[in-house]
Amino acid sequence: MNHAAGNLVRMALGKDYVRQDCSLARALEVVGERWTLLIVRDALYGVRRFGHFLAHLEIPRAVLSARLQALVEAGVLEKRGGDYVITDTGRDLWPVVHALARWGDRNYSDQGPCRLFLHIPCGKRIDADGACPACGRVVPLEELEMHPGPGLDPARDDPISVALRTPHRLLEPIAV
Amino acid sequence: MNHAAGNLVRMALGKDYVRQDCSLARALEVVGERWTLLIVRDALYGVRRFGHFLAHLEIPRAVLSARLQALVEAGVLEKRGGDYVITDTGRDLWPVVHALARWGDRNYSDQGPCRLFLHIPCGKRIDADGACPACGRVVPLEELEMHPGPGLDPARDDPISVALRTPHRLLEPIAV
DNA sequence: CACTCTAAGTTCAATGAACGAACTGCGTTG
DNA sequence: CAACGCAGTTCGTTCATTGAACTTAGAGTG
Repeated sequence: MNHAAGNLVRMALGKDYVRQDCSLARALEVVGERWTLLIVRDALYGVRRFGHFLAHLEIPRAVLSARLQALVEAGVLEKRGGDYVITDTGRDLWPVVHALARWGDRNYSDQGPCRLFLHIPCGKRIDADGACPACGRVVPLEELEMHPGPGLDPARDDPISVALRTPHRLLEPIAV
Repeated sequence: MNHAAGNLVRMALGKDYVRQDCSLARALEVVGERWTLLIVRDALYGVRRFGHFLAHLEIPRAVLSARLQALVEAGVLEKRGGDYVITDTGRDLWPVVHALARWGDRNYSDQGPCRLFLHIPCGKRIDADGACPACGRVVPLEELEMHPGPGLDPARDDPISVALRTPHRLLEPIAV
């Protein structure tokens, strides 16, 4: 156990979820609130600054502030100077984020996936399980490169959306 | 695309999430609200009746009613008589539920996992990726048997919690 | 048929969270 | 010092959640 979920004061869902005899409930205490998983996703994509999350997610400032604090307290993010950097615990959420996004693709997207993830050594798209079809194994986050997919909305022209459309490694801080 | 997320009227998160150029946002429109993923989890465990969800989750009736309706509209559940049965789209969420629960186990649980999932033919616990260490492949939901784990709270004695403590296959309707 | 019991679902007032706009604090730059 | 941009707080409004009470529908019984 890396971090004490019980220490999270003022967690919205805490009181009710704690009763649930399942680790899923504990996980949802941390990443189950509105906006939280989208923040984690952006952090995995390399977003690190308050203003960048703000611009890209169009989230109210107060809520973003609260969520970032909660994620730092939970050990998912770490504050380094003015940057919010994802921790190992946070990186561990990649399979969840990826699986959920692929589920969204499969079931609720006309246009196909919004983003493609390539295994850098092999150049192949990873499959729904996060495995590379060429080398057969589940690919670690660091070996993935993100490319824009057909479902991506080209109309979004804020600097962060543009930066996230240019292919780059996951976790790599985005070029402003 | 199986189901039109756009048809979901009165979805709480819809208006804001739709803008997000990511399939994750679309997925969260469906399963991102409070309680929703716990309902899906229970449905995967074999819970089917309104009153059973109610007793096991200790969720307000009004919220449960709203969530079940939304999940039916989204094609995650299907209403068969008085039962809410998980669909193929819903079963597809198993990797997400499992990955998130394992993440909760690893990072926020003292006692170890609450539930163990065994690959029935092999009898081995599946790993964090959902693969069986014996046969090496990712195990389909239907071949999994759920057993209570060390982290499970033995104090919960409502009929559903008791039924979910006796080993049984996933998706198999629980014995009341 | 009336009577009752139960499970499913709605309504409602009170509470709490999210929202967006305005404001504060602060370190830089001109 | 003034002006600026970024980070974060405050605040009134709006919206969702909550728990309790209530309604509806169906099944079983005398």
